Amino acid sequence: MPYTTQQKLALAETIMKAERPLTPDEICREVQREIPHLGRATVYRALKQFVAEGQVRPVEIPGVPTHYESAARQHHHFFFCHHCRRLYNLLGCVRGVLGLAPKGFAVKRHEIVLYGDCARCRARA
Amino acid sequence: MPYTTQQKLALAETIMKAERPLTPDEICREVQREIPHLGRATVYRALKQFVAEGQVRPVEIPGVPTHYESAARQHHHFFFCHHCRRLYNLLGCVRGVLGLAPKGFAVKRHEIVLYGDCARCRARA
DNA sequence: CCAGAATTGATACTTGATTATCATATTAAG
DNA sequence: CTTAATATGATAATCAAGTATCAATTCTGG
Repeated sequence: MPYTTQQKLALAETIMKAERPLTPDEICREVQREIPHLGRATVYRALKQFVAEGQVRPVEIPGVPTHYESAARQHHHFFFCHHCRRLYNLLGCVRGVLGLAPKGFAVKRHEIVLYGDCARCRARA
Repeated sequence: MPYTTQQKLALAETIMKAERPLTPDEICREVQREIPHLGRATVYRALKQFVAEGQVRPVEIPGVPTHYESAARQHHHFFFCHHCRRLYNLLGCVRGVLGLAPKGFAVKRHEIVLYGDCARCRARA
């Protein structure tokens, strides 16, 4: 059975406290402020464990590495900024999404991703 | 300036006639029924040209290679079947998608993808 | 038809994300 | 504490998608 280590505790805390989904590298850099010698492999191993346990959820967006967020968050979608390449959480969903499926198709999951420029990047430009 | 070749003509025709977005390999295998010695590199080069010209549009879905479809199709979204791993076109969109963006965010594009089992795979199971 | 410009196809290479390896270090149970 | 089980970290290996290379072939304008 898995051991509880300082690395995993710090990694889990960083993910749970984040206000947006993070990439493995973002998580690694953040935790390295506390554990400077933290290695990439440890991050990937911990992420795999967390996802298997159901406490963390992968967020896959084309063209960027998989991001990870707390699985405790309620259903929501994402905004990807082309400038800063950051992934923002959106609140809520929209009605009628499942109605797009043709008859006989069983929908298990859906994703909505908006692309554009975030407020911060717009202000800078 | 680009030459018009048998390969490009056949590739464009296959993409334009397809009822769903295709991967480079799917396109290659299809056109090889007409041009058996067609190489993968040629497919990728033609796709790049078609996209640059605006006649073909890439469709990016996490976890599967980029698919391509005619840019002439009107705005629509997709259904990805976990069993046959095929990408289906859906008709239309839903109201209120852009309203998910926070104030100050400029939305340029959006994607909706449904995941599940298609009618054909459900019937087989 | 001809010559130069562009394309093709086979294959090697690149790229970026993720995984395996393995010696060393940490953890937990008794 | 002790020790067996597990984790870590540095780095090499993998893997798949896409790109570069280059000799041979195909286009196109005149």
